[in-house]
Amino acid sequence: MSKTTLKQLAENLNLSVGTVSKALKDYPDISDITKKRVRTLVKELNYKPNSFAQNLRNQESKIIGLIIPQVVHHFFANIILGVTEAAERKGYLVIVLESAESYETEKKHLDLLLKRNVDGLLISLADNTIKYNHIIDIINQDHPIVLYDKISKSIDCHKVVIDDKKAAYNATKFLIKNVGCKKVAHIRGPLKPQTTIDRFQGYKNALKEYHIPFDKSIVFESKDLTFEDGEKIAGDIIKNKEIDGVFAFTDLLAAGVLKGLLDAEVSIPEEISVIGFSNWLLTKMTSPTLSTVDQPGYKMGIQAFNLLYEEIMSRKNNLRIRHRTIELPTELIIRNSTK
Amino acid sequence: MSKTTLKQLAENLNLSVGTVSKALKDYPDISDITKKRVRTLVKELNYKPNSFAQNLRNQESKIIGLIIPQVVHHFFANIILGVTEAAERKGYLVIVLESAESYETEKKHLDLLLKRNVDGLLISLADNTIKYNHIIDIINQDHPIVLYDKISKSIDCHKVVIDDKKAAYNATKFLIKNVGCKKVAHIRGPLKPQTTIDRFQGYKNALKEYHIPFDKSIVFESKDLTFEDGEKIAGDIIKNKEIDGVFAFTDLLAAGVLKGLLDAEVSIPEEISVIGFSNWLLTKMTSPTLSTVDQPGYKMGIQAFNLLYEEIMSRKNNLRIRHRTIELPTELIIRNSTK
DNA sequence: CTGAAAGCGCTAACAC
DNA sequence: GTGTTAGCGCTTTCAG
Repeated sequence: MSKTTLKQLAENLNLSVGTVSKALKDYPDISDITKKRVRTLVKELNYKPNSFAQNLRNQESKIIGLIIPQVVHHFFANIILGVTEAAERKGYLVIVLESAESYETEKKHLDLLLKRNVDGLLISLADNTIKYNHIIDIINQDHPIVLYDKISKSIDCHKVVIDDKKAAYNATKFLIKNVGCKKVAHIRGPLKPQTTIDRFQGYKNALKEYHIPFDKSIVFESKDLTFEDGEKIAGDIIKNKEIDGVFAFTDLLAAGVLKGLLDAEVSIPEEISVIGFSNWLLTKMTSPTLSTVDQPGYKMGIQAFNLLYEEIMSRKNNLRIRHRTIELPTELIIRNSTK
Repeated sequence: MSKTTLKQLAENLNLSVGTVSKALKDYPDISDITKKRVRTLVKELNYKPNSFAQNLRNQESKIIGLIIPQVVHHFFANIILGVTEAAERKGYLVIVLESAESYETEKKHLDLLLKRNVDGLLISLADNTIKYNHIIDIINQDHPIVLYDKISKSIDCHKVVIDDKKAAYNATKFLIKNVGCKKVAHIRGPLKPQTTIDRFQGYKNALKEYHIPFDKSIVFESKDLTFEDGEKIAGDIIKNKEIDGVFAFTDLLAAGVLKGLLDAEVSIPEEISVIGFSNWLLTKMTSPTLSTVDQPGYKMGIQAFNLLYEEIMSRKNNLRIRHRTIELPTELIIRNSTK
């Protein structure tokens, strides 16, 4: 059951290796008869081109690398799906590596991927990545890169994001305008990442628009974005009796808040309305179900790959294209945690 | 910034390509001085071996394929993590592809992976895979394969599983013995997969041990294992006033049941105790929190890779080893959905 | 329309 | 100790 090679096909057909190769690639200068002979023998011997040889010859792996901050995460799992599906359509396979939100791991994994000659890289930055030289170096070495979701504005490449600012603005606005909240608290993520900054900004913008004074004391910071952190912060929220709405940076936090408030006998949404972010599966399972912002992971994955593909192709043709940033729309999903 | 090759190193040092190659591989017949010269130049020119050429020469990709039935699934996300980490330690990278529980997709994806000459395959069977020829063929073509989680007993290869029967037995036993349930219902998955069969069997075994007659009418079948399905089945459960315990095939179903029961004003765990399966993140977030069986995805991923590695190595040395099935222990996690 | 030949970059057996 | 050489299997240019 040893692998059949071009050479074997050639010998079988009394042709040269080159001719067989061209026949398979449907070159116009090969006769139809030859092409047919080749194709039937290919089926008969179940010939599969040796991808190693193709890779070496073409200097491309038809593999891309995908860096994910957290695999165990509904949103990112959907990213994986979107990317692999889009990639598959173009004949690419995907190697997924997790940075675990660590700058060091991110660097290490990018290096691993590059050593294997991936044709391009899809990266969402780790929360504690605050220098971008490692990324910029890779771009300067002429590797196609697309940033998605957690990006940095200071890196010049294609990007695909959601409009965090607007999404946060809409969520906060909903609490103020539709629910009628007078005092909306915000739970933000760690200081640095752009997403944290943008959602915080959106929150502030909504307050401003409705002439509600910004109150620093009701902006809570969660370091690790866990359910337990949410529960803990619920304790702080209760202390301020005026708070009647909470916009949390992510669903996990929001779910923790929900739990913490309920355990303290606060009724939701009657006393406090809560909105999360991401539309995880769990938002349908909390009691009450959680209002949230839908973050389209699957679509983002597809877009990210398509941009990368564009970049790969343009580099192949030695074109340099202007880099775009695609913003995907989000949707406010209203469930039972908001009045 | 063009890539440095062995040849360039050789020219720079007035050595032959072969010598440089051997120096890098630390062959004993190369002098220390030469090795040092080579190594310093390697650093200076930032030489990286061309993996394409290495692959072609060694006929190995140092990549393995991982087939996952559902990426958006806490357990399987942990599998990905475990596999990639273990693989990385041995210098392997991982390509993840989802079968989406479809036999056709599973076959297609295996084919894709094989075309790319992956060095081995880690497979969890799709729910609707009921013929195994595609897998057996691959094994006969001498490709290393390890099955994990959803396996088939009729395939001869290394496997890593949990003892579903025992886990289900323990969960049911807990409901009977510790909680004191008299009438425990079971929600099973689709008919075919081994996991469904085993968990159902474990449930029955526990009943038998405690001399509780098996009652077919309180075994409900969920086709798609969704939250919504669980909610629906809750409706059926309520109709039988005697039911005081539920053992569900998976957490998502159990969470749905919880919600359905609560919506119908059944108090949990006072009137009915519920146990799920898998220990998803969401089990900590339902109200009440959900008792469940912890399924160690991360560990299973590590074990699965290690078995595959063993298989790869033994084939390299033309050894044929006896295939083992590793059973990982599960743990009953008791939270607030059980009395 | 087909064949010959070079070469992608590396490894390892063999020669000196 | 080091160099030489023969591939690994494929693609593509050039010659005929």
